[in-house]
Formats: sequence, structure tokens, C-alpha cells
Amino acid sequence: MKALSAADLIAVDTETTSLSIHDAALVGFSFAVKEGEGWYVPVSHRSMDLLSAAPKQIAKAMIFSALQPILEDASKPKCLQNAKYDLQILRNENIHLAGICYDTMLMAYVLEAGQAVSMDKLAEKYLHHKCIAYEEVAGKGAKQITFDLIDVEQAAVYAAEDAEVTLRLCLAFKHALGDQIKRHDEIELPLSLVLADMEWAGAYVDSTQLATLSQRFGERIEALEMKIIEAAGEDFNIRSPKQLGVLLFETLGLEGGKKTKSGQWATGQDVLEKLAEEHEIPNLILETRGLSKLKSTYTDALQKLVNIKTKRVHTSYNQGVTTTGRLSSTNPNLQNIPIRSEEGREIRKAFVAEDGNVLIAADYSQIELRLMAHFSGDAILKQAFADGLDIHAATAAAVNGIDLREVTGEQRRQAKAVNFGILYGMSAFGLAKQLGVSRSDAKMFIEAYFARYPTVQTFMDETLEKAREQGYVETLLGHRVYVHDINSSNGMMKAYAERTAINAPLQGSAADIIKVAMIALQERLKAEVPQARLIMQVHDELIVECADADREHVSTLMAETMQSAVELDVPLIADIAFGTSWFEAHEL
DNA sequence: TAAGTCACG
DNA sequence: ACGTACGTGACTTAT
Repeated sequence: MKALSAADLIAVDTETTSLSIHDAALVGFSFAVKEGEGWYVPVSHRSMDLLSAAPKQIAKAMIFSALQPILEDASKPKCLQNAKYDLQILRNENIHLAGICYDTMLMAYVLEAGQAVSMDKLAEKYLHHKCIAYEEVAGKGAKQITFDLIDVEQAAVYAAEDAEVTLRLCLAFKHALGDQIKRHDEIELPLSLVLADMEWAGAYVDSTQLATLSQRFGERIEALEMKIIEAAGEDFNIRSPKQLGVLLFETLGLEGGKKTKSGQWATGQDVLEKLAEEHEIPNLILETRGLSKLKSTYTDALQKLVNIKTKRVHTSYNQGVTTTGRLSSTNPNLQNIPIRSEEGREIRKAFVAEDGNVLIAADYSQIELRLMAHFSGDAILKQAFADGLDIHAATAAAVNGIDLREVTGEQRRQAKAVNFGILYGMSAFGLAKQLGVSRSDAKMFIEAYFARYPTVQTFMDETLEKAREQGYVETLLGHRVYVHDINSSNGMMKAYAERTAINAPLQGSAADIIKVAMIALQERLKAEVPQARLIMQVHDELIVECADADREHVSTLMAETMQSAVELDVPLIADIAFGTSWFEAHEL
């Protein structure tokens, strides 16, 4: 206690029984305040042998009364690896961790997005230190034991090392980051606290609805499978791409087969769609695959992830994996819940607000194209956004040299594909494939586009030039995306790096903007509508659950914070919708 | 654990 | 001749 009180920076780590926050029990704390030393405080270790007593530990109440004042003291600076996790573990214990100043995972991410950010990887790379592997103390696979069953002596060495390594990493990164520490301090770390609240709150899910859908999908899959086997004339595993390829291209002898890298027959969607003219099986397979996907990945899996205590699904947002600065979501992935197909969209009906509440969804309108207008400074593009035009129709009008009112549906569709292509650093090949036109036609579209938007071309050229010089490109708020292969002698790799260099500043700046908006929104919600809860983020969309009565207030708050997150040369617009379910809270 | 497939922005 | 639009995560099969 004396050492902790006197320290000017405390590395903190917790040991628990589960990675899933609401199921995890605290097992022990570890601390480090200077290099080469670490402590472990066992809290709730048990004995492997049910009959023998638990190992000797200080009473939990005594530990808490000593540690809580320090952990909750905002003036005592702390560093952690992935603070978002420990924060929630401690919240479970009614300890409200304060004074979080550094998160080594986020520091590593700011330093170089895309590098592995696990503590052991960072220790190897930056400290040349090999950490004790979790498996070494807990075992692995089916025989793995929970941390509370690990022998205290052994646990102490493992846990104390974690805190000590965190401290050393923190010092190393502080030095390495220089000015870049700002992104950690002002964006990533504050955001991680918002994400912790979102994960903690979870999304309420109607399991009954999911069960009904599962059953419905299951029946249809069974019927389809029987039909397929009958049409094939022999039994085979419909879910095996390998067996399916052999059946289609060898047994049935269908034409137009392609092989994958590994020499297996390709049976992807595009292949099967082409094959549909030749035989009835491909379409049946596509339908089965679609339904199986919905059932196994969504309706079945989501039910299993509903927490028994909270009746909600608590995703985990990963803040350290993407190169562009986006978040990702796991267990479950709430960022890829179906919407494009009608039957898939049904799944969103299971994401509901609790009684007396409503879901409000706000999504940025065309944020990446707006960023393109901003970065390129293109006058026509900027004017189109300033006038609040339908941007795809406006592009169609400009490229075809016609009036906005004369644009046909087909022209708009093509212009939309070109607009997306622009964001992805398109090639004629990619656009042709997307539009189903010849490569030369695609090339003409692209040329027509750049003839009307020469500054977009200039912006792209300058971006590539910068990438070649610095080896990285940058987003609006300074997130760096390294493009190592930009000067590669391998044409393919170089082309890929070039597309990344074009896309990353746009995708990444959009990610910057929504991060700033989330931090601002959370602050205002806390102050003005404390019961309202931000519960999901899907790259350009935020979802809040609030009381019916607060609907108007929260909607306004969301629009205001999202639209004013940064100032661009074009208006930043968020569209708002609400409903009892996520399905309803979407403008259709 | 890798490959194939497919869900999202 | 090859392989080709950016970024993710989950599930299934096969090894």
C-alpha cells in the first residue's frame, strides 16, 4: 500500500475466470510501480481438490477496503493493457476504476495500426522479453482450468509479470509515440471508456423471435436438401464445397468450372449464379447456403450468446485490429447483422428496446464520398453536397452531361457503382465485374468520371505520391496507415497497396469522425439523459436505447453531436430513425 | 489451422 | 498469363 500510494504511475492488471465480462469473477489483482518488480494479490483462489480448504488469502473485504480508494482515485495515474476489460471486471465488483491514463494496447495501435497488440507479442517486439504463456499455467484445450484454480505461487509469477511488462511497455511507447500520443489521449483512450459502457449495457434480444426464425429456416433447409440430393441422383454433403465441386463439374459434367488457388473447384456465389442456366442444382445450393448462413451465424448463434443474467448480448468491440482505424465486433459480431436480403433483415426484428424504451439509429449519410469532396476540394462535388442532392444521381448527370431530371435508373445505378469504385481505388476490371459490363465500357465510365472530376484524380495522385514518400497515408485526424508495398517490384502487391492508399484515408477518416462523435455523444447523454444508453456502433451508424419520453431529445442530441464532430468543407449529415426494433429503426 | 464461403459498412 | 475494388468476423469442412 505504501508503494502504491507513493507511485507516480501504477500498472494494474486483473486475473479472472472468464473473458466474457458478465460471467467473469475476479480472482486477483496485480500491480507494478517500477521496472523489475511486480506484486500479485490473490483474492478468490480455490483449491483443485474440493475437499481441501481454499489457499490462504487475505479477506476480500480487507483487500477491497485497502485498494478501492487507490483504484478509484483519479489523481493516481494508472496504465493497463486493454483497460476496457479490467474496467468492467472491476465494475462488476463495484469498484469504479479512475485515473486510467495509458492503455498499452491502444498506444501500440496508435503507433502502428495492424501490428499484433497482444501483450506477449508487444513484449517480444519492444522489450525482447518472452512472457509466460497463459497455457503454461492454465493448460490448454479441454484440460484448461480457470485462473482461480491455479496454484497461488504460480499465478503470482504469471500475473505479476503482466503488470510489470505493462509498465515497461507503457514507458517505451510514451517515448516512441512523441506527438502521436495525442491520438491515444484524446481519441482512443476516451473512446475505450465509451465502448466499455456500450459492452456493459449490451443489446436486448428477443430470443423467442430468434427461435421462431431458426425453426422456419431449418424446415426450409431440410426440404431444399432433399430436393438437391434427389436432383443430384446421389447422396453427398451439400455443405462441402469440395464434394459439391466434384458433383457439379465431374459427376454432372457442367461447363464453366474454375479452380481456386488450392486447385479445388470453386463453388462461390458468382460461379453458381452463372451455372444456374445449365442445371437446377446451383440455385438450390445458393438458396440453402443463404438460409444456413442465417441460421448458423445469426439465429442459432445469437440465442447462445444472450447472457442469462442480463438477457442481452454483450459484444466485444476490438479497438486494435483494423488498419484503417475502424472498430470490429466479436462474440457476437454486431456489425454484420443482415439487412440486404428481405429474409435476413427479419433478424433485426429480434433486436428490440426493453419495455417503455425505443431504439434510435443515426447513420452518417455518404460520409466517405463527402470526405472525398472535402479532401479533393472538387467544386462540383462540394456543390452537390451543399445543395443536398442525391449524390449518385448528381454524378450520373455530371458524367453523362445531362440534367439531373433526365437521369435514368440505369444511369444512377452505374454512377453509384463508379462512386463506390472511387472509394476503393477502382480498376476497370473491378468496375466491369460489379456492373456486368465489358472492361472497355468500364474504362470509358472511369475516364468520363475523371474528365468531370479532375480534382479527384489530382487528389488520388497526390495521395499516392505521399504514400510513396512517407510509406504511410494519414486520415483527417492523423491516424497513420502504413502501405509497405507501395514501392514493391511485384505489380500485384504494388497495385493492392495503391488501392489501400486511396481507400484508407477515406474509410479511416470516417472512423475518426464517428469516434469523436461517440465521445461527445456519451458525454452529453450522461449530462442530459443519463438513462439513455449508447449500445451499438456499425461503422457509420450509432444506436441508442432510451425511454420513449426521451426520444425527441436524444434524436436531437445524436444529430447534433454527429454532425458537428468535425468541420468539413461539406455538410456532415446524420439520418435519424427510431422504432421498437432495429428493423423498424431503419429508413426504408 | 487453413481454406472456402458469405454476412456487414 | 496472372489476378485484380477497400475493411472486417463467423461458420463449415477438411486436414
